Amino acid sequence: MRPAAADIDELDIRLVEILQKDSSTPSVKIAGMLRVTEGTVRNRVNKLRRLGVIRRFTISIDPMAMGQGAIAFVLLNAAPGRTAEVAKRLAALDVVAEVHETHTYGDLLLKVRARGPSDLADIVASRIKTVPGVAGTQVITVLNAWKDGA
Amino acid sequence: MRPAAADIDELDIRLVEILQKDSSTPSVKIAGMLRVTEGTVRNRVNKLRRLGVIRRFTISIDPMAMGQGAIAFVLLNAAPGRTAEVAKRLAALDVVAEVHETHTYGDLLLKVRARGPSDLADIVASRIKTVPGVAGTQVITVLNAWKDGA
DNA sequence: CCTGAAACACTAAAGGC
DNA sequence: GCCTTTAGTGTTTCAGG
Repeated sequence: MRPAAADIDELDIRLVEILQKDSSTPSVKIAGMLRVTEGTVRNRVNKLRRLGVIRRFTISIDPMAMGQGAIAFVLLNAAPGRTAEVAKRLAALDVVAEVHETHTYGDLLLKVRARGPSDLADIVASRIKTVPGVAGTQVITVLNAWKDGA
Repeated sequence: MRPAAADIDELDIRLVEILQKDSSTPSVKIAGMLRVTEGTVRNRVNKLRRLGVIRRFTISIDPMAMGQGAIAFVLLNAAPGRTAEVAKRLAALDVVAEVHETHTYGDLLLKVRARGPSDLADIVASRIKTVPGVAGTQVITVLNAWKDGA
């Protein structure tokens, strides 16, 4: 059930934008903004949830405050033919926020979150490099996050 | 008003975890899980919002379904002494999801979202390279996102 | 912490494109 | 036929005691 872009119209997009800004906005208020009734808003939200466009209602937190202040990106090489296997295992780690397959500098690009620089070094050494099929790593340490998708 | 990690206790952390999974969970239900009263839950939530630990209530969407299927990372060099200025201007662009300051490959690492590969090329050429102070760019195209913090 | 009032969410059923 | 609306019912939130 992959959601096609055709299934969502202009109203859905505006609805999603409102919910991204503040998902605690009451249905009635959203209804007023979009010039439809409250029932329509909730019907649409249910539809978007069914289609998987809206994955879940959540909160955006400050990583600093939660003791997750350090970020690093890891450029990683996998053993030939084992990229998918390695990607899946890395994705299962909670410290690994993102796993992207690429072909520019290595095979995978990871985003790693940790408490601090020393914690970060430990994670790379003992949890990432130890994954079977990992051939090599290059760490890009983040000094300052100007904009972050937390 | 930078929130110190000392201000949040075990209860806050569990509360945040519940809200990350589903922020539409009613206060009463959360109260039951945490063995506290409903008032306590809402007081805590308000406190965490005030401290900036909880930035906002939002939704997690499927980027594919919203016509944002393409991702690229851009390694960027800024003109000497202009890194902060460039970072701020890039952070203001809606297509730029993340801006990180680094010192490994260039000065900034960006995460860019777009509809497709051609759209991506256009964004880099006409919206990122044109920012004053940008000296050079290296684009890492993502072929497949195994895990993404959308 | 408890209570009551108001706002809000949800269900089912009818109407319009 | 599908989407939207409407009306009625139940739940949650929130202020004052």
